[in-house]
Amino acid sequence: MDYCGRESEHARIVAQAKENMPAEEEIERLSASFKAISEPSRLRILFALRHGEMCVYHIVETVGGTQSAVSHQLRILRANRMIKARRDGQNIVYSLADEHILAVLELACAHLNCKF
Amino acid sequence: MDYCGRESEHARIVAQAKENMPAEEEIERLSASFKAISEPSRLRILFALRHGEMCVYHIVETVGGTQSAVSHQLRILRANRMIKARRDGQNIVYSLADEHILAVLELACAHLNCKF
DNA sequence: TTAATATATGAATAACCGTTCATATATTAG
DNA sequence: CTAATATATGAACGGTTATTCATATATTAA
Repeated sequence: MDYCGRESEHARIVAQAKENMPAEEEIERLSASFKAISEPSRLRILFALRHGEMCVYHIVETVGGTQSAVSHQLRILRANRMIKARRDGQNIVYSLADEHILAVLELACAHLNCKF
Repeated sequence: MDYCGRESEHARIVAQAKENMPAEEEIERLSASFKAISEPSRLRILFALRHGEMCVYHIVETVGGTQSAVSHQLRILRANRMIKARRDGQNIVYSLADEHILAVLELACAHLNCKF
């Protein structure tokens, strides 16, 4: 069928697109990663951690909300390797996992014409 | 209070973090943007459009699912300026909105050690 | 104009997800 | 050991969201 009158041109694009479509597993991992950084509360945590590592109570103080809610959010961020944790005595100290995190936030801000 | 025994050091970080926390409105816009690209079906559409503009039926053919579902997804991607649309006769032809989109996908793949 | 094609959209349902509350675990102090 | 502090976690509730189904709109052909 010729859906749009330019089948010959588009057929090639469809074929290329199908051939280069990431595997289901990679799509799922990408999806999970973007989901992890797509909630306002989790974004605030990431922005907070730009300035250095912090223990949970300081994160709570910075971003607001209850300790429990923040802890749940930290869990999701950590499960998706957006942040890393290390124990320091009684505290767990969190920090950004790698340089990609800030880079993605900056690109997104560029897309939105945000200054931050 | 001294929650973690390094109040002097952390107080500065908390203050900086609060001071540089993006405004609520910017957090919301970032959140919406990441949400838009965080669903598997929408990610597939973005990956599909890497290879050139496509009309709806070709997108459906490439990514699967029903025409209605794809159309709803296109709407969300467009509302968040991930893709743009133009009419070409009977068809609406979609393409990626700007260069940031692919750049973000590539960064995310780097984060996940994905090849795509 | 009428019929056909391409795309969009409103409503409804089901699955998903963030928060809260209560409680559990882990570390340190006494 | 016990008490206190810091953090994590399970269950439940409420809100959000992706999909489906039916239908609407817009363009072209006849």
